[in-house]
Amino acid sequence: MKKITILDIAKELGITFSTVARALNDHPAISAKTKIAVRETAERLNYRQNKIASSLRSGKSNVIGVLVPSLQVTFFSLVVYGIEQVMNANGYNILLYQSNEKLEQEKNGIETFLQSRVDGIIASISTETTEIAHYQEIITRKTPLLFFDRIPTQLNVPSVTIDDYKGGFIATEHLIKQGYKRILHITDEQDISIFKERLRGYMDALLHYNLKIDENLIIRGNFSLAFGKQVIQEAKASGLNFDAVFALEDFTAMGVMQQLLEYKVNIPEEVGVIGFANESFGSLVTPNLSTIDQQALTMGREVAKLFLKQIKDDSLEDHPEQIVLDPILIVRNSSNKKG
Amino acid sequence: MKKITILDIAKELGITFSTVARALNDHPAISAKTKIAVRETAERLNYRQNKIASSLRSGKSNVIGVLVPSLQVTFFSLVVYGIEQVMNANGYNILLYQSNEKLEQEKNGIETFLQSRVDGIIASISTETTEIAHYQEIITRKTPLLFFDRIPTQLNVPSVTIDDYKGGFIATEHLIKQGYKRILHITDEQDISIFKERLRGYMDALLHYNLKIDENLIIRGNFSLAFGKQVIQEAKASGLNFDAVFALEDFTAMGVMQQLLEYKVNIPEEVGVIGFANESFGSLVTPNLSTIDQQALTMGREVAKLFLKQIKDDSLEDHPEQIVLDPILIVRNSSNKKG
DNA sequence: TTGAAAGCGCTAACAC
DNA sequence: GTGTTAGCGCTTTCAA
Repeated sequence: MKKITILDIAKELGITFSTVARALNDHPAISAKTKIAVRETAERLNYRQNKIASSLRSGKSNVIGVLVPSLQVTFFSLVVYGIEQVMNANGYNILLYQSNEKLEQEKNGIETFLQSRVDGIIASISTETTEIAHYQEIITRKTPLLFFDRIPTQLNVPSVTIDDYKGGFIATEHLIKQGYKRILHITDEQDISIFKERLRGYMDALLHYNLKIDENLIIRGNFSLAFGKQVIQEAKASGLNFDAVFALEDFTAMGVMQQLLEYKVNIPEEVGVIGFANESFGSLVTPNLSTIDQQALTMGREVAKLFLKQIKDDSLEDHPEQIVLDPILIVRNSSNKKG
Repeated sequence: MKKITILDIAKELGITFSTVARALNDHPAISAKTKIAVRETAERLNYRQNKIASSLRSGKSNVIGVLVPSLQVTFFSLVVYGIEQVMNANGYNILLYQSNEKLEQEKNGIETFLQSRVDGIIASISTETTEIAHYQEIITRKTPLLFFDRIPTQLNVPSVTIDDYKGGFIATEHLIKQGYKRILHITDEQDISIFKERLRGYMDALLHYNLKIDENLIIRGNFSLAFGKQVIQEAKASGLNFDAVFALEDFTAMGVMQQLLEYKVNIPEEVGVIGFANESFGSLVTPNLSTIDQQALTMGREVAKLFLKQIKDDSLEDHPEQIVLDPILIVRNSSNKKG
């Protein structure tokens, strides 16, 4: 089957291919009659624009690169869901790349995006990412760049995040208001800004309510379910005194709950538990897990909208807008001592 | 900043741009010395290949379109995760499109893929999709097309699915072997092939183990958690006699469990429960939910591998390979009467 | 082993 | 309102 180009349509109608091109692009200078004839012929010949040729010539691909750590994480797949919906409705397509939390793959992704001449890049960095030269490169090439959730602190670019500090604060505040006094916090041992912020919120909430910060109650590790269990086991072994746990993630909180239940500790009467992320299982487990919602879907839509705003008005580039969404406290049974 | 092309590299070195192109593509006829010089210069000038130009000329984009109903559904995001991983490792990139279960958007997605001259399309159809003209068009244009999970029955193309019939059979068989005799099955009232298959598996398992099919035990509705609850409420109201439930989805099964627990019915002693899909919450709820795993990740990887196989050997196109994955029975507490 | 030259299908400046 | 023309940056055939 021969490939149909605008030249074929032009020959059919005895006009030139540039007229055809203009007609198809709804150029104002073309007569209605010609437009109709061209469209009818295009339809009949089963013509389909070649976006590659169009992109090469015009310098616009209408594709934006979206880089995420992993679609296995519900949060990221929801953000991508939101981004794709909005961008798609605005004539953009999504080139997807996963870093799998590897710096090397993240660099490859950026490289691919650059070679593919995407019209913009929306990214959330991997946990491994410390150097940011590959992002600097994007800026140098004047390709619009936005971050969401996990952002490199050294860069002054538009972003959408949630206020992790506030999330940490309201989670801790909630526990305090429920009457808990010795609140254990599990955080990540790596220097990841979102986790550091949650920790900072935790500490400020304690101070704000005149509780003192006890370094023994700050446990550094990772956010796996297994680590949550381990923390409780070790706390028991060492005789650590605590009456609530604020875990950096729901999975960690889940491990905490499982181990507490195994030790026949009553939740929330003896120990209160709150997680972070509002994973879908939280409302289904027993007891239900209190948590902080991160507004994944909103974040996806907002970052897409911010992108569209950015390219419409690039005078904004000197003052990159940094949207910070409010985390939402979700109180369920695991921390609801007062009922 | 001026854009660097192979012409710039050529000028730097006093050779022609076609030699540069060959050097960069590791053409065998180019001397090692030239290759090294070219690469060094490319690096120094910060050259980056323009994939758009390359695609236009070569007719290959190294992009494949992936069309899914919605990334909000964990199953699909896991499949995409698997596809992206494998394709990425093989030099392909993913153009992502969501149909949101709408036929119109599905058509738009296919149209975009065709215009973008993707090297292949991997799709899972929307629940609305009945006509398939838009897929016929892909085949006509000789663009490789593969389906996974939800496939149009009228088309003879490569696909990867799981055996839903077998899933229904082994779920039911498991309940029977645990000693349950009056097994209630919740299915969808719409004619969706995967659900019909699960129902067929359920019925055949009953027959195979000499239990008779009782139409009163087959409840038609939807797979929401709320419907699961409703079924148990109505069963109680009508005095329906049953000792196990096989629900078409985990969320439905969850509703069933919640309502049973509310009625103080012991799970699994009095009533056994099994779901379908292996949602992440299944292992975290109390009691743990038995289920059928759909191998989402494997499905993604397999469909990607099948795609690669297909394009390597297009003689296969006359006998499209249709891979059917085995569902996996996951026994947890909710159905484990015998321990 | 390298160079010359054509052209992929389109957009857009300029001409009439 | 439509035609002419020149590329976008690369791959690839043919020639030397």
